[in-house]
Amino acid sequence: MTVRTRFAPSPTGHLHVGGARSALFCWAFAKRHGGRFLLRIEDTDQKRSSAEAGLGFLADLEWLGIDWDEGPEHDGHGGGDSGPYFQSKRLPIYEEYFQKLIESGAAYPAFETTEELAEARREARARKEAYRYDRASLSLSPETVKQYLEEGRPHVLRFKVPDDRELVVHDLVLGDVRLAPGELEDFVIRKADGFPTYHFAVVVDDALMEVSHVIRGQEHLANTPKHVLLQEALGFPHPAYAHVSLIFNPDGSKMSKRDKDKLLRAQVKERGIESPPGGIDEATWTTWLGDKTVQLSADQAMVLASELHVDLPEIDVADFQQAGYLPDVLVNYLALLGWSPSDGQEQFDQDFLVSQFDLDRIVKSPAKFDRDKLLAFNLDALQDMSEDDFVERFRGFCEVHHPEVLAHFTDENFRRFAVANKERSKTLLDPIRTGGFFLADDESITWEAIKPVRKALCNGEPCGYDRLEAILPTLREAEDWTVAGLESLIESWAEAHAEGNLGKVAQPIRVAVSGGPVSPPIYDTLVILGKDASIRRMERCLSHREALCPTA
RNA sequence: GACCCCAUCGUCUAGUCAGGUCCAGGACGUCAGGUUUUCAUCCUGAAAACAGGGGUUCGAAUCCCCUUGGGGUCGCCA
Repeated sequence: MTVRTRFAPSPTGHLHVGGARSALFCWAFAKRHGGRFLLRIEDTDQKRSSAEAGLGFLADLEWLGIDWDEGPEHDGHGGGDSGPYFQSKRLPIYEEYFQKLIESGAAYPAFETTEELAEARREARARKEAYRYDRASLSLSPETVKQYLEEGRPHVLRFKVPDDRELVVHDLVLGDVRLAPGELEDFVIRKADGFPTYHFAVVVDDALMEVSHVIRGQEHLANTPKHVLLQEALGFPHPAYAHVSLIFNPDGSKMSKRDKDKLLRAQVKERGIESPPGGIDEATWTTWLGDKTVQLSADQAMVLASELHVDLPEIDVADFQQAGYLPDVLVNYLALLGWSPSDGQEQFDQDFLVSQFDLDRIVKSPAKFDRDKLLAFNLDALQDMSEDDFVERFRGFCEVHHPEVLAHFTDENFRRFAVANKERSKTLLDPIRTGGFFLADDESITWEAIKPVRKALCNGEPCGYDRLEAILPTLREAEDWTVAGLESLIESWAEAHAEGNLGKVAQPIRVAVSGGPVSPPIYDTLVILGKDASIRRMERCLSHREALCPTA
């Protein structure tokens, strides 16, 4: 049997890490078995599917290196003979199967309104009972039904669930899952607007697209008996099922896009901030603060986060991309969430994943997303790169996310900047985050009187300021402003004036030119900055001596 | 609330299906040392788990039951 798997997201913006992992497992499984991986867009909700919600996840999948053999056409991927791959374009197909079920008596029209059902559910809840549809419309006389239909009454189609037998789902990771007779209600398969519900569309499409293995999140487990029933009624074979557990935040809550807003809201309240930052208007701000279900746009959230100096939690694949993670590392880490290779290897590439992946090594229990471990993997991957590779990766990252960095440097200096930062970068964003002083104007550098700054500049006898003042003339006269030139210059100066203790000289210089205690190796830093800027910054720092080191 | 799923270090997991080689292994994190012109690395070492209770068995992390805890579903959302 040919293996065919599919990932079937609804078109709601970006790809979530949970979805990415499902897609990855489907992809790896198909590849492992020489099968095909398809992508299908589940856009049967007319209320939600909008053009601007978009197909952003196609780019996310592509970035991760998860390519699809069949599906929407995008950048050379997709196409295929089992299309269309958008469910909204398959309505006539579904209609054909609806008719089959109506004719066989397996489906029937139901005329209750949404409000009536909501009321019934409320009542059942008040009585502390589980609500199941009472089949009221099933007991309508044929004449009444006929009359209602002729009147054009709005109605849905419900599937008549056989209630005389136990339902079993054979799951490749969970084993057999059983459901007692009568637990399932007659669920809706066609909405009043004529669109199929998820349950119906998924069954028809999986069958028609000859999907052999359905690998998806465990939130679908409870739905699967419905699908099995539908397959039987329609005469379709059952695909093999594999339900993988969910991914959670470290605190055990479900990883959700709302987490970003949750964090921001908490920060805003904690600090008692009342007015919105630029980019967010007053009205948006007020409703957002007052309503927990309202989300800021990605841009607005970023503005606010940078205003508050907090890091937003990464939730979507795009967040990790922007935060400077490597796609191969994310894929590696995601694969490890719920799966592990038999030899225990933890860091691997996609070829290895494909060669090793199988469903029988998937774990049943849910996993918490550990950003520290991801970060450690990203660091390892970055450090393992050659300088050239790193420079190119970093350049690519800047092109997309930080063109201002590229614009600031000459090619030669960009390379120097990248290489100098490589060894302490955990992400591609780190050089930019910790190297802001490189990009800043000489006149805008400030020195905060924090402990490490004061230590470098004010403490000791002679103190850093004394040494800075002493070495400045030497630096002014330096002709060979290169790493080698500065190295011999500063080291011999340290030899002569600081008992050979390089730190006593380097750290004051570092603080002076960067404004803080952290920078790449000092010679690299000075060369990237250039002589003029370095000298100017040291002079300015010197002029702030009184403010930083008040003489008591 | 009903139904379903799950349960090994703080976290991800190996080991569970085929009970003994497991006083439980690895990784991330943590802690303690060391290297380093800062930070980050890097090196060495340490602490750290079979949720609880009953069985079955010569023997249980592994099999069974109960309890507890966590999660999912219960939509004309997917």
